[in-house]
Amino acid sequence: MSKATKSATPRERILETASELFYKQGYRSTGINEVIRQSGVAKATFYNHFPAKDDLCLAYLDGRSDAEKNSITAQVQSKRSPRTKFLAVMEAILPWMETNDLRGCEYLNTVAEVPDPDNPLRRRGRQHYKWLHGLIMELAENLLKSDPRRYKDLDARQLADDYMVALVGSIALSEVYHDTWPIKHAITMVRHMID
Amino acid sequence: MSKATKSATPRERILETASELFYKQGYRSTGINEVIRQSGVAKATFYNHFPAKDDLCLAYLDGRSDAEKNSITAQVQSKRSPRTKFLAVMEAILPWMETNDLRGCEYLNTVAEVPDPDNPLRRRGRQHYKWLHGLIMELAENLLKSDPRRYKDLDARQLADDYMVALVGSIALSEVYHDTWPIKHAITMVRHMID
DNA sequence: AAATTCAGACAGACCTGTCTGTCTTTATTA
DNA sequence: TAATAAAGACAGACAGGTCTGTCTGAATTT
Repeated sequence: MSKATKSATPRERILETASELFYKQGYRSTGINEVIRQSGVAKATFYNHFPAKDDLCLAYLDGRSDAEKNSITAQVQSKRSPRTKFLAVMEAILPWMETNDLRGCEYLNTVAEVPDPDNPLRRRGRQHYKWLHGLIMELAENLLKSDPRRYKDLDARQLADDYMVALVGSIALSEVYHDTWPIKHAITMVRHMID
Repeated sequence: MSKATKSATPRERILETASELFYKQGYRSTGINEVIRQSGVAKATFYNHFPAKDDLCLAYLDGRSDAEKNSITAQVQSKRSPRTKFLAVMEAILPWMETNDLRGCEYLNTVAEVPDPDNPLRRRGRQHYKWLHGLIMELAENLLKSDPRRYKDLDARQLADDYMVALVGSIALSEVYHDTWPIKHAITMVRHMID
């Protein structure tokens, strides 16, 4: 038992430990025994809460998805104008990536480890990205509506797609280079799209 | 033994089989025994050529890197104008991705399976991307030089960085969505950057 | 004759998941 | 409040399989 506090319920301790290990080391590289040892839980207890390792991974992905949704929506809501709201998503990536040791996106990483596109683990990734895409689309529409004359040459859907590509590209590249320049670059890219 | 022809040398058969399996299934998901069985080679022979599994993976990455470099440079050279040369790289991604069953980039996938950024396997990814970045930079410079007046507002470095982010983003997103729209979109994006 | 390849047994570690039996906590009832 | 019942958590052995890598000795190629 290392980090997960004794006070939390066993399930919480398992999930917290696994989330950290899966994210840092990868899913397949992390064994159940390691999760059990570090979370200070009995094996039977573990299998009582998670029938199989994949279920734990699903819970991990869902947990991170929820956390990120909350974090991003909070970031967006904290801004006033449609323009700053629009930029907020991309800007939130930089500190997020830095606190995550440039380990990239958990969904992109999981996709690489799970070849079958129909695997539930991969479906979660698609779901999450579709949510994000939807949010950006919404923010783009609001932005264009806020000043139709100025943005008359822009298309919300096009803009949102550009945004997504830049966002994901910068995350993946930052992981490859192990450097934040792609994200910083993508921020100016997105700003450039609308200015 | 399935695909790799009997005529090729054992080393070639091993490498060919492994390249396919590593790419399709992932590195960690593919066992040495599977490679040996499918390439029709004795275990001792395998370890005679590759002292460890990681060495095989390095050879796999190097092989694919060389093949891609050749393919991309050929694509670029087949074009006439600086503009079409510049666009050629991005355009080459679409058929490449389609023939690869939308399994994405081998380097991005390997990065996800290898947490340590200093691992040689990850260094290869950086190397390959740096080469690609350099090529695009060169093509961008040639493009800008070809018509300085028209492109006076563009910066080659900025352009190349944009290009890279769009390229990698579209590859990663295509794998996630298991759909080619992000690549098609990125092609128009890149075209938009210079038109 | 020398080098390579063959087939496959083997070692030792690690993997997921099951099972047993004890202990602790919580809920229910007298 | 006190006794009891039920549920969950505990430690860890164990099964059955897979993993990488080593080794032997015979067959084949050069």
